[in-house]
Amino acid sequence: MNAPTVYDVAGQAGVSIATVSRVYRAPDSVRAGTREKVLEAARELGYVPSGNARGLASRNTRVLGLCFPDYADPDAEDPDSDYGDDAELMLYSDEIIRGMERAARRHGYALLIAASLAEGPRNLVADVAGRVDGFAVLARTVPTEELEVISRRLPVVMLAGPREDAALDHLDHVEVANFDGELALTRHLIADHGHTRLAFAGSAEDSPDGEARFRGFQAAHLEAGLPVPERPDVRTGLTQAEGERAVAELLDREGETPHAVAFANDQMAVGALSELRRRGVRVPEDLAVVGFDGIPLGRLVTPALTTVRQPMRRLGEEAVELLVARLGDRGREPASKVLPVSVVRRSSCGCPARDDSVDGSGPLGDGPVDGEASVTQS
Amino acid sequence: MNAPTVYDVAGQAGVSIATVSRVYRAPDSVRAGTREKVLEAARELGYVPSGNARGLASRNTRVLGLCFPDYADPDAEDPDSDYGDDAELMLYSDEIIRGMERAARRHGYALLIAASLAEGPRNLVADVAGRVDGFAVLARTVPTEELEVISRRLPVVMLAGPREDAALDHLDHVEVANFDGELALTRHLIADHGHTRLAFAGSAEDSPDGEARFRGFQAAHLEAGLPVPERPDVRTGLTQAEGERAVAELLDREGETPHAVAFANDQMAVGALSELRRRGVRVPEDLAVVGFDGIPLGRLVTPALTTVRQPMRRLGEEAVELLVARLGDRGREPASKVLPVSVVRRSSCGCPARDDSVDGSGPLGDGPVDGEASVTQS
DNA sequence: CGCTGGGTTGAAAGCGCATTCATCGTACGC
DNA sequence: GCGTACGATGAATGCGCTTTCAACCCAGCG
Repeated sequence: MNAPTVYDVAGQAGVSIATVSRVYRAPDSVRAGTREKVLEAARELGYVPSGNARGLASRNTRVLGLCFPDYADPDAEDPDSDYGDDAELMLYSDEIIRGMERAARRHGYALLIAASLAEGPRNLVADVAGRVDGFAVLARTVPTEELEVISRRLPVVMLAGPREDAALDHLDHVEVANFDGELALTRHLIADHGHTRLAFAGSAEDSPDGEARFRGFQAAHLEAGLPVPERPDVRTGLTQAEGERAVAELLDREGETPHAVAFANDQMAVGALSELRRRGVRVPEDLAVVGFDGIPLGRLVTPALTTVRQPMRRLGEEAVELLVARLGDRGREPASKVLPVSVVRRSSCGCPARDDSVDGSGPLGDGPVDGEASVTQS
Repeated sequence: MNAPTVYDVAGQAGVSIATVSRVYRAPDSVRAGTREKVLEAARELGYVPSGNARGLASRNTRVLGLCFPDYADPDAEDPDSDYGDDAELMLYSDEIIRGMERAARRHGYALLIAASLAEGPRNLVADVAGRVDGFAVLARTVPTEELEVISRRLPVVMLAGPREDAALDHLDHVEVANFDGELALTRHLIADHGHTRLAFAGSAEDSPDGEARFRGFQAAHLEAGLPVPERPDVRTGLTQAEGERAVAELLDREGETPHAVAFANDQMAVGALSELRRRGVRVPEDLAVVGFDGIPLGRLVTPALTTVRQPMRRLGEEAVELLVARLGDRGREPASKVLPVSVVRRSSCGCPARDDSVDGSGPLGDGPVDGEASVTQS
């Protein structure tokens, strides 16, 4: 009653288990007649090769992994929430998953995914690590120390995190041009809209992405001859709720209020939009708002959010390429890819609103071309 | 230079491999002092337990799988396409993946995903099947015959496909209330908007979902005392491009043109919207259009698409529950869950347009509550 | 007609871990 | 103080498959 094994098939077909194995691993090395006998027996018995056994014997799994934090906004989990529908909008990690799955499949690998809650990642990662030939990790999903140990044994590529940690600089990295993207975005705010009093709503200091974006923000000031801010004007979490909080704090603060706010990501910016609306602050007239990420939700809100679009799917694809390359040559130099981003000008920064409706060419007026400027890391 | 194994750790810690194993599988059965020694050695060596070996020895993988077709609209793959951005919108399978991942994690499983192209699914499924303890399959992703063989050896749940195939009726199923959803939707068209000349744009006959929806369409006619259509007025593929084709065929056909068209899914309906716009046909004045699925894109188009929303994430969650349940009791009766759907009234059917902009409560006016009616399979 | 070599197939040795079963102490009970 | 039972640990076996290495078969050649 147990699942049939090579032995069963071999017995049934009147051959040795080696031959059964060959039928699956190297069909051409088995005579056609024999092969048919084996295949027939396998079909009859309902034989499915054990991935575990195969993996054990051949010392590889043909599976790639992805560990990502469970980013879901808790709000979005609540079906009664106003944000209910946002959950349907594709988030960061979904895109990466898609990209990795495609690329992995192309290379003959399957994809194992595991989101990690704040709680017990220790177990999670080791678990994943033990099952795959290599895997990608979204930055800060896994404690450095643990990654260090694991990466000694199998290829790991870090996603969306700069090579900051010395202990991890032997890892391959894929990231987007955070610095240049925010630089271009801020430059747009300054040069095209004439803003001089800008604020930056950042995330925790240990968010490499956020920090890089802030540096781009600084650089734009430097470039324009404006006083360079030393640090983000406010720091909060990366959710919509936190974005509301951030903008509230900014506005309630005494002193001059800014004329434009750059948020560390789109979710925060979207949250801020709600809060601003609630307060009667007009966007972009009273305050310009920009985000970063290019989540679909950004186009649905009013005003539509100006942002920087990241090629998230490509992030996943590149991760797989790096993994495969390293699997092929363990000794190669650590690689680091920086993917180009593009500024998406919509109305929240003061750019003219564009028609988001059906037109002659497609259902969406917001084509990928106009209003964008591609930017590559220098 | 090979990855360290239990033997290495055991040697380093001065214990037997059995003890090392116990430290990981049943920590409490090892004295605290010993445990620490082992853990220390493991850390030092960079030991990561081999999932393959563990799986082989314990006869289970703690991994659940998901096989789905690669639904992506080929158009969406073309970065120059007008649909470029649609790719960012969450598609059917992404939601299922999310749902399954969550539920699987809750039960201590990882998730292995594999999309299958039209080409070599044979290999794919066997590959997945050999690596997991059980898996879910989107209907029609895998040939019946193959599924039949595999499902004899491990739990398989069929997603979004009715239990039509006798060879597969021992499988657990999860589906949505296609019939009742389309019934409610069509009823809305007839009763609330007074339509009497409706058309149905269906998909291939072997699409169980599409057929069930059509039967709901028929039922609404029957209920209203209208002549019951024998078959869909047109059948095409499920993509946007095919939707354009379908509506074109419908309009070019001689005889009376319908006043409302129900499409088998949202993607087709969205495509139709483009074609109608191109032809100068006003929606909903000249022709009402409704879809099915509730994809986010449906809300972005103009006019916003009236549709039936499926709880796709729950589909994934329920699949895992069923899998886990069967893993716990192989002998249980085949279960079949039907998830409720809800009609989402937007403007493409003639319902008043609703404000999709920021309001006091959230960035989206299209809350999950108003304009919907929940429907459960009878 | 014996020999050689290529093409097939079989025997056997692991792969790294879980899991009995046996062993060894040792705390306890009488 | 001795037997007992229980807790902790080790030895050994096997999970199902891949992979040499060797054996074998037969065609072709000298």
